[in-house]
Amino acid sequence: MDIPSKYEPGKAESKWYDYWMKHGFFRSTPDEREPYTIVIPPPNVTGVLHMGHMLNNTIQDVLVRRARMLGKNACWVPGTDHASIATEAKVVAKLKSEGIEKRSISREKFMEHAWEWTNKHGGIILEQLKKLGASCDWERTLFTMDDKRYDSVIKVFVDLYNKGLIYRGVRMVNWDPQARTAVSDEEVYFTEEQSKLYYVRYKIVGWNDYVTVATTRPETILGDTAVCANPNDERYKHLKGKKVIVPMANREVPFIFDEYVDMEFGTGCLKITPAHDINDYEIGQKHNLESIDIFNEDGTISSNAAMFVGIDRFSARELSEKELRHTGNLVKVVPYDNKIGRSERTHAIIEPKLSMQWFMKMDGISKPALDAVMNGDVHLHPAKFKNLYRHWMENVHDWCISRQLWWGHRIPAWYYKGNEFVVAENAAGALKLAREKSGNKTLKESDLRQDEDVLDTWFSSWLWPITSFNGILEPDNADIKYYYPTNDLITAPDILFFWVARMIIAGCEYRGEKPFSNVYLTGMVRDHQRRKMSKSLGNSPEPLDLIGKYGADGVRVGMLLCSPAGNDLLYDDSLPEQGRNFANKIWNAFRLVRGWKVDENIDHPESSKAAVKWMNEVIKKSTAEIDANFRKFRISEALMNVYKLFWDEFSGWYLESIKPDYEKPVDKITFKATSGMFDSLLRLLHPFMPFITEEIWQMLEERKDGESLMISPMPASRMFNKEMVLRFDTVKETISAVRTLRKEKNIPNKESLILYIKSDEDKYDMEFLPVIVRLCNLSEIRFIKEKEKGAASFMVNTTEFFIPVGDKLDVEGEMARIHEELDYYRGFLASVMKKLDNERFVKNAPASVLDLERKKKSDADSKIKSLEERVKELKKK
RNA sequence: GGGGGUUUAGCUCAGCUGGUUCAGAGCAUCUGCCUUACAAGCAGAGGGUCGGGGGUUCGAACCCCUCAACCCCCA
Repeated sequence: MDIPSKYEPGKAESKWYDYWMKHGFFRSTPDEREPYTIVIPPPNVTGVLHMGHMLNNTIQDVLVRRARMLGKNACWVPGTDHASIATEAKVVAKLKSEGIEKRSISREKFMEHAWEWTNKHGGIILEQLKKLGASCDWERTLFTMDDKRYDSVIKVFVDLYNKGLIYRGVRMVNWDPQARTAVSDEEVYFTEEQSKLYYVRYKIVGWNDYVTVATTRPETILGDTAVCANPNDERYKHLKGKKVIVPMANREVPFIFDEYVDMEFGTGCLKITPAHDINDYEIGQKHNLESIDIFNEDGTISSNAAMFVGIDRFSARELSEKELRHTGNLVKVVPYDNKIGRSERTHAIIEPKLSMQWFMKMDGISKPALDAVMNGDVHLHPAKFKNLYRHWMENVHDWCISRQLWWGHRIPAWYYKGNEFVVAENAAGALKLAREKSGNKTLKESDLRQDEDVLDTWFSSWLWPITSFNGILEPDNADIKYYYPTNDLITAPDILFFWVARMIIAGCEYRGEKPFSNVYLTGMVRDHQRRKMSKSLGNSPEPLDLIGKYGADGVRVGMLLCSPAGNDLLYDDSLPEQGRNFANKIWNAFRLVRGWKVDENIDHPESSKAAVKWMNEVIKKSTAEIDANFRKFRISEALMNVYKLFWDEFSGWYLESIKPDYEKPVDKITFKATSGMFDSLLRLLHPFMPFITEEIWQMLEERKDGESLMISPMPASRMFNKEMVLRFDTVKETISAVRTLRKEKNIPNKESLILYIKSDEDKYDMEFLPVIVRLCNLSEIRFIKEKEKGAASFMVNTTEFFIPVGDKLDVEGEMARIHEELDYYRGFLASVMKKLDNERFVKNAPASVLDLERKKKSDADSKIKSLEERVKELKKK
């Protein structure tokens, strides 16, 4: 058979993915096996696959495939998130491009458009995941707004309301005037921007004098209800009890004192606008000040203001400047850099705004979730995030759960008279409650008005591990009982707080149990300059192009090799390249083995026999290391284990030891052993590189339809012969030394050599000697008692070796090398002796350490002795 | 301003309870090789004051103090 020397991933990938799907290998239903469950962090319906998803989902697939091969009933639940604000923004933009304003159409009509958008785009990202090899149970695909998930969210809201954990309240929120919604603190980003600091004078009532106030927002003067100074500020003490007149508004307001004011900043005098600044709001609360909200929802000036009504906030600022200058109240304007909050979604400048919102009380309900992480019931990987988690959970704020949007789970509150409302799962239930509460039996459904707002997106995703198995609506169904709690959650640390923590809270509240045992926090994918990958920077490669170029396996390996938990991954094309090269290495090893002819009649060579014995131990050793690394979620290290196992040990040492001469057949025992090893290696590799391993596994032997590597058992971790592995390390060193010597002396590989070993034959490791003979191309081996004169020499451990090289012996070079070694060992010996001569060391160090030092001393002594003798020998020449 | 984290080779990172010849790995670099599975490869080599300073200890990359730089979160 003619196999190309380069692996071509494209065809194999679609072929095997289809095969796996056809045979339902991804499907999971409850049975008697131990479950292994992961719920996907649902990507936004509007999103397309980006590098972060690639990393995150590769890790999930590795874990799921491995669990499956370890005999567990592995279930990876896929799904998407409705992402209310992001999706609504896209739908609004799309409508706008068609000349339709959101406000001009009904809620129902808008929802139709939004569903249309969702149905069109929602599946894209999941289809892309298939290209990566994701082994999700696609029959379980969910959406945070499908019927069951929607009803679950509503049910939970009602439940929490009835428990008294949800309330309405006026709060200062981050208002996005463009999206006309409140956004959470987490959705606001700050940028350093150039602005101006305006110094404005306020007349003091009854005196012919002024105080000067510095502000960056002169338009908010219209909402001022006090002016404030620090009580310790001597400059303003005389103003105690006085009133000042707010310019433009011509309103008399009190002059008050509060420690909050920074005496160093501006004039040390602060204007207070409780409706439009969070700090002012707090001062306002403290001093019982009036709040005057001067903005409309869209950021224009409201009728509460004395002027500029209907004008946009930024135009109003310019007009204010003019007006203040005109009336002589503007003292000066200086340039000023400050941090401006912007909406993550629309990038509009955030307006702090007093607003009626729905809140959830967090302090009591979050306690079990804090404990779950602190007592190790839920493990964070890496553990360093524990501190961060604790800090957040101990200082948790109430959660603002309402959003002024249409796309999402509509708040199930119905108003029947003014602000009088009831909370129920549906209108009929609400009507019943409203009649009871109002005492008005004649109320009709049409008298009820449902709250216009929807819930924060996280208010649905915090239930995800439960709702994935319908555990809210049917708390005792077979799926939830079997799959919950899930095992591992793979996500990014930036949503540790608003997603992971809340899921733990929900899990404790609604299942009485954590939602998962392990949280693996991946890093961010950045470019090699550490910049976040983003569309706007144009520094992110297109994931599907990468898969096309390097193969899905290559990309998976590339992503994983460089990303220990919690550390950012600095993407570079060299990563998938390394993965692709590895795939090619595997491919070529397969080509070699596949190309052999087996001859039943030839003997099993001693060298192969020894190599097989050794390689089997190495596989066991690596398997144990891989297991240990997976247990600790050191996935990149586990991959490195298998990478080196295949490349260095199997390809570099084992295959080289056993491969027959060109066009010669291989013996049956060696062939069988090698095929068996190849099979084991493919199993170990499969979770990382599902496609190429399946492709090769299917060709390694005759397979029946329905057989697959992905459902074959993983090699079990067993005891391995450590001593044999160490002995072979010595063999490797010996071979390397001969290779180095050949190189130094320019002796080609084809030319065979004679090797003298200064050792008793019965003390030397004879088992692996045939491997040395083979890999070094030796024609003869002799055990000698004395040093061989006139030959090149080297030392491995404490054994000396000699190779006659005729006139190629370079006495000076040899001498220099030996002296270098002597220097090293003498220095080493000195450092050992320093310890051994130290009485306190001998007295205090444990016996094992002491023995070790003594061993070091005797080894160094004998090495030095040999080297010194060798020097003498060479001098004689 | 408060909290958390990081600092080890050119880059990205390991380094467990302080003790093996402990200063490591991968990549990159350099030097040989188109050797018959693989040049997407093979055989070798170089490269670090473990951020600085101080301390504890027989012994410190690891523990303590201090200084510095960088990153993240919250306000």
